[in-house]
Amino acid sequence: MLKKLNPAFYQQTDVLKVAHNLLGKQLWTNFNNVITSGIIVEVEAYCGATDKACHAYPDKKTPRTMGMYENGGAAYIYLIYGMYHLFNIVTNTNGSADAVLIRAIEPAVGKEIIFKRRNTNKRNWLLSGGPGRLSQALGITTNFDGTDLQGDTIWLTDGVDYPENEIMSSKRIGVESAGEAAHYPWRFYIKGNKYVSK
DNA sequence: TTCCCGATTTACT
DNA sequence: GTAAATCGGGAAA
Repeated sequence: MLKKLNPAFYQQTDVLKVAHNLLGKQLWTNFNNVITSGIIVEVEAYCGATDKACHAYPDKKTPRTMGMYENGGAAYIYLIYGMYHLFNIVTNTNGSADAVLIRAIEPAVGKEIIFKRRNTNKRNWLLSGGPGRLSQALGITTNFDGTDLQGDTIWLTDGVDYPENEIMSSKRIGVESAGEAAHYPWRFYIKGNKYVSK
């Protein structure tokens, strides 16, 4: 069995670096002994205290955001638009509210289960490209907010080593109202991968 | 307690 | 192209 990524990986202080390094990693879920996984191909970094696009800005401590202030290595999952569960990974150490949003995966294990969850047989990016779609594909819901990624429910391992010249960056998606912060190039993705948002 | 609106997706015209 | 779906967080009252 592949080794899980260490707490030390998640607790690096530079959230941009962690986001970048998460590309190519493999995200696994095991719910009721049903296992699925995918390779991470698109992410966005959110830098709590100083990032207007982050829920925790400006250093806002509420029941929802408290999880982001914990030590890196847990899940931060929340409901958006009343129907989609968005999966983030908490990074950095206690006191900072940094997190990385996983925006797209390429299905790897349990594809038939993923087709069933997504109610489609289409072998295209609609299967697991997009933060709401990938959560549905892996069966992730807000019930698992705060889950420790060292456990056996949701975890990450090494996956694919993409060469540096296939890793691209751009401004984040869906955060136009965040003013200046909307322009930061904090989105990272794999060049040419069909699951990456258009 | 009331009210507004979002780190999206899908189904329409 | 636009609009609907649908609900909890957070701010104001």
